[in-house]
Amino acid sequence: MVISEPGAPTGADESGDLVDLLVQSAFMTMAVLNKVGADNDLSLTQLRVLAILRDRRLRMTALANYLGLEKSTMSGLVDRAARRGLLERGPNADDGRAVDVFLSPAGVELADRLYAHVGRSLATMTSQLAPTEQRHLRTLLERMLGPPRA
Amino acid sequence: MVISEPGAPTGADESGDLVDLLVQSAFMTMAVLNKVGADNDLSLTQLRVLAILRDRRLRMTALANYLGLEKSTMSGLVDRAARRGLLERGPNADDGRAVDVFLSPAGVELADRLYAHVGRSLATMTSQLAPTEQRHLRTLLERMLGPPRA
DNA sequence: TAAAATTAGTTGGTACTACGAACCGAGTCA
DNA sequence: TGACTCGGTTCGTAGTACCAACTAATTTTA
Repeated sequence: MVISEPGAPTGADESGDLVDLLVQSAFMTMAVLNKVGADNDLSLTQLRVLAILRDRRLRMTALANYLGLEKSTMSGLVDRAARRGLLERGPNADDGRAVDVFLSPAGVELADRLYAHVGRSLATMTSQLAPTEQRHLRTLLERMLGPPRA
Repeated sequence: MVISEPGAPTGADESGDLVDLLVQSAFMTMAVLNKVGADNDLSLTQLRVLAILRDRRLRMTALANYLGLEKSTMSGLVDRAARRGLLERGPNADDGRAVDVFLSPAGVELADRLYAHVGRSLATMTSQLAPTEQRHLRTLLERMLGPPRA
């Protein structure tokens, strides 16, 4: 079920239940991110671009890989963001073909604001849990997401 | 940080950390759903439509509300899915203006297949955890997502 | 080292997502 | 009945994302 969020008596599955909850929390999280983006006239993807470049300078292809998108898609994405003065293109020191992308001062400022905004918005979800539970959840998510570590 | 997934030394935040993990798991989950959709020539939204209609017959507006989209967006979405024979429009018994949407047999068949597919794909994430931990995570997510319940 | 192959990005074309505004037809209410 | 509201569709626009074709720079290789 799910992928649908509300209603629908979620029965008492066994293993499928966790998957459902995962999907549900993903949609809820994405809805929040989407909202934050929309409030600032940014698509989810553009939000991600800003987040990724917050502490990095990357070439187009690297950025596309992070996002799992085609380079041609990146061109347009970067075009539009650059037109808005959020980021800039620059030459890459090592490779004459490559194009580096990095945030403009305005972009940095916005990215910081967004980051805080997202934190506050998602806190309404996490604050449903007691501090102990939060720590617990963190541990479990860490384990689930980061097996390559070690 | 995050919204960026890999790399980036995730420091040792306190409260922000959980938010980051939540976002990270959301992106990972969405990537899986996206992939499943793409494998079947469906956008994420279309996937959701199928999932929602799996056990329901809804009018356009209700469907739009579930998805958080405009009615005009729904029209196009339903058009395309109907053109592919996945769902059908029908009259609503109670209101002559309303249009009901429901899955065609082919749609039901596909939806079932997708559901199983999603389950299998996401199991690679959840299986990182021991059964006890999975149960634990389920409990925590339930609490985080469903406070309105009682 | 010159030609061939590869790689980085851009451009152009297409399909889809999503929105808002304008628009009909079916209900409601006065 | 006439005014109003509600449910959907249509239209126009902007953005996302893909693939294929293309240019320029780099690397291979012969």
